[in-house]
Amino acid sequence: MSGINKVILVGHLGKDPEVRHLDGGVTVASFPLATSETYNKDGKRIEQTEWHNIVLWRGLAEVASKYLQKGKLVYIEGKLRTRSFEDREKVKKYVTEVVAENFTILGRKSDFENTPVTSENATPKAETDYLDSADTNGDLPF
Amino acid sequence: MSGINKVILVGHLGKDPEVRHLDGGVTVASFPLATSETYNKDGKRIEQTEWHNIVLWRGLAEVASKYLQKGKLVYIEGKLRTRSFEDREKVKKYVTEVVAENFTILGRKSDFENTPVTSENATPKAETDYLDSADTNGDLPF
Amino acid sequence: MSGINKVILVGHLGKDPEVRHLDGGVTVASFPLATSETYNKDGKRIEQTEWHNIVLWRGLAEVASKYLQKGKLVYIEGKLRTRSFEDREKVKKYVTEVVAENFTILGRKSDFENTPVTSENATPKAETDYLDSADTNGDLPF
Amino acid sequence: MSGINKVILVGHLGKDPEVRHLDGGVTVASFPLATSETYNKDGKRIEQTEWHNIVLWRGLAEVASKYLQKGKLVYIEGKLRTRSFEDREKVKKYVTEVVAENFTILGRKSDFENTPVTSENATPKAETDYLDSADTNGDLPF
DNA sequence: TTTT
DNA sequence: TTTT
Repeated sequence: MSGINKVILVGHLGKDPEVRHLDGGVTVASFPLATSETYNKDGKRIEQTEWHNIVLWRGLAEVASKYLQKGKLVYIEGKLRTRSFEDREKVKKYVTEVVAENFTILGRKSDFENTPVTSENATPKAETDYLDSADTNGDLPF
Repeated sequence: MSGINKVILVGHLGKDPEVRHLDGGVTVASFPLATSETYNKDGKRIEQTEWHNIVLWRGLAEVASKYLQKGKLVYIEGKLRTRSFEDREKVKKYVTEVVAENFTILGRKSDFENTPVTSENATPKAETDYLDSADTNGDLPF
Repeated sequence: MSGINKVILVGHLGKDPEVRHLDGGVTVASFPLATSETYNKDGKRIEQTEWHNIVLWRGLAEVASKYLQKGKLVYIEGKLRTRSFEDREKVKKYVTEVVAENFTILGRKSDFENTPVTSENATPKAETDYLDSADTNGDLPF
Repeated sequence: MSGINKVILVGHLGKDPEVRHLDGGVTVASFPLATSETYNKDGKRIEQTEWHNIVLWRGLAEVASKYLQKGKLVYIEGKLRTRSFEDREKVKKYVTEVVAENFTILGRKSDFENTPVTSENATPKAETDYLDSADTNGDLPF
């Protein structure tokens, strides 16, 4: 009972998010994310890249489709989920995805330039988690 | 711009949560949490304990006051916040606290026994984060 | 360049670790880990379990094979890695695994009882990370 | 027994690292790190910054003093530690610090330009954690 | 005291 | 398929 299933990634989008609208009006977005680590081996710099399938639902999917593009650097928090599906030849296959619960754009200023600050582009659902505590940090004498 | 401030703890409560109701009806709970690590030094087992000040707001505070008691093992996710206050001698002091955004009780089954499952003891706010994705894991062919 | 690929799990082992010794003397261990989350849906308690393939290398594999058994509750920290392999019919397949970098047994005291403290059962490699700072927390006046 | 005490931060250095060499030749480095979060309140963009005291020991301290400077964006992983000390008036005080166990520079290319890749500037101790698994990802048929 |  |  009661476990923890948490993934934390910082990496670059390999493609623009692909958005779908399911029956019932639910929005889903997905994109590949690359996390690379670099290390020295015998004095040579070696880079190793891992690719992750990121999936976002509903409000997060919509925010992602607006603000994330191929190449951008993002912090993503989510959980692992392995699903099965049938490929075109009706063979059962498995994929493991990271279902995002939260994300934050990192990186250069230019990455934020097309992110106008109006009351319309609502705070990403992820950020609203913070609102609760953010507006309540009064100075109580614990 | 845009940073990450995340704390992940697994430890035991040092005391029962202390609950307060602020003006305006906001609930705050707090308790000390011990995380200990054990390591071998010269063949001897050494245990080192660190104490953390945990603070919870609103709905989370209420769930905590119901289900958490001294001694229980919990997973807590939150963020660091340092605040200043004046002590009795009007000296300015600082405390660093972990503002919880999420928690899960770990440990023995008996720890859950007094946690009846009715529609009344609402899902902790933290857990509702999961609901979004949990009820939408249909089998879309990405 | 420079990414983060981190997984944090708390769950129960589905089986005893399976240990292999590769050519060259490298030890690898692996086991399935279940993380379950419980939430209320329409007043009913619903439990959803996710299974993860955990892989451990070298020293960590050896410590795991000694101290971890089916049913135990563990905290695992690691990274995601997707590899391809050929199944018996020579079909290329993919699996995503969590390569553990660290683990800690959680749970009941009885779970630790068969963990004698001698200088022989070396500190898990994971725990040695902590040693560095643990033995140097003198009281320097920063 | 057996807890988890983990901090994950992404933020900018407020100052260059300050390095000290203790008696016995141990190196310690420290610097303030700012993590800011931005959220909408009544249609206005509000930024809230939290400052953290980062401390690094030994090898990590040396790598930090070489590659980190005021203003850089870093990912830091570590643990919380609260210590007491006496201020100039002999009053006992407490500080909570993040003892880094790992860090990665994020951000612009220009941030890496003064990071020549030679066999001399050794892999940060943190990164060596990855080496173990990185050079062993052979294709075993689990 | 950082960054956008 | 990203980035440096």
